[in-house]
Amino acid sequence: MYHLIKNVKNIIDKICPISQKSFNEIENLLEVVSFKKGNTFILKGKHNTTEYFIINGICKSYLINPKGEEITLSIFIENSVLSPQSIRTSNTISNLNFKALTDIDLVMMDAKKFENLMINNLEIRQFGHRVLQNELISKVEKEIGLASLTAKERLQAFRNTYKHLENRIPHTDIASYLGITNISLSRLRKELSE
Amino acid sequence: MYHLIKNVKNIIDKICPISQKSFNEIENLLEVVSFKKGNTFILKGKHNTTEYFIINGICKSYLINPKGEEITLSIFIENSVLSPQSIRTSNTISNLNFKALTDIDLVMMDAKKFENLMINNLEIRQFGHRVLQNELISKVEKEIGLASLTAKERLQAFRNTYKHLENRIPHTDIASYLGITNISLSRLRKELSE
DNA sequence: ATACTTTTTTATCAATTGTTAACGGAAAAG
DNA sequence: CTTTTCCGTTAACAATTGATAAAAAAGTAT
Repeated sequence: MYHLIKNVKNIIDKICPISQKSFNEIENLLEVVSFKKGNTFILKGKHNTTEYFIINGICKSYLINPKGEEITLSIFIENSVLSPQSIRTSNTISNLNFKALTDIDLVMMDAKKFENLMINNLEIRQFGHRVLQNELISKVEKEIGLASLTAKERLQAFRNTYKHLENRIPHTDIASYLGITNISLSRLRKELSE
Repeated sequence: MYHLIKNVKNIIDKICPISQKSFNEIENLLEVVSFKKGNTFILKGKHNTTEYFIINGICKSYLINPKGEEITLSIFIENSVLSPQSIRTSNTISNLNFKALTDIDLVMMDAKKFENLMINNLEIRQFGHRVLQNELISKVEKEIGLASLTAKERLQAFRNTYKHLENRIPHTDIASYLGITNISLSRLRKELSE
């Protein structure tokens, strides 16, 4: 399992490079955990004080709408960071659900301990801020898409961002991410393939 | 103009109460500025290192879509905080535009100086984190609305959140916030009034 | 391999939303 | 006060998307 932790530095460096010295501080906090496909590993309303890196597989954040359907908010693929704990919780209670869409390997760390590293270490603080920024930027991009593109354009944009994802996870999850029904998604797939 | 600064503590306390001692640290950073209706006071692509409180009036954040139309992302009414600088900029360059929809009074402070206060003062740090959280929560709520509600339901939800706003700002701005055309908005307004 | 479940596609019809254009009224400019 | 411009409404038509149901395809388990 130790080799999974090795990937974390690469993930961090891709977002905002840090020195090996800074990484050593982080490395002490890391633990590996795996979940099977279909497992909801963060539950809305439950206590959560953990940050996550996703090393293998795909997961999503989602909420249940009034009709009881799962609404996909974000999709996370291997070699990235899940939404920061600080913005995904209120008083350590999770505002969102997270579910594994394939078997996944995660690396976890305690959010409070990481925050303390951020306070004392400029590089780590910059990395943390950068993760927050990226989170907001991707939300704004999605928001613009939903507000100003047609469903077909949104699917095309989705394909540019997440290549080959239609072959790896259920279309229902993609459809709700795009704000359409899975039937509409199927229609658009056909249209675009002609 | 000094009375405008007095409102800032109320705004902060509504989000996350802080002691008078902590507020005094913030108070030293504050400056008042006003803009006329229609003025775009933060420009995408331009340098910006400022945090803002809105004391009077209404403003919006927006982007220009490929068709050249303004897409309203968020609406800010008096007695609230604009999106934090850290998430609205990349390397101090703004990712968004902000425009006054009425005459507005803002209170500004330098984002870097405020960040330093956050590092050294727990109350201020908690306030700062709370602002970030709220920003994300409102984005997620909007996202869910766009992804799972009809336009009519979105308008109803909008009216619950922003009472009487349809009488204070142009419908075009509201329509693009809701992800519909202003013609559709007009139709829905009629439907709901019958 | 076979049966069983779930997912994806297809088809039909209905509802929603967009597009274009015209009209009326309110606000701004002269 | 009059003219002009901008904004909101309305109407007719087109395009998109949703709802429901059924068939085909793909996965899972036995």
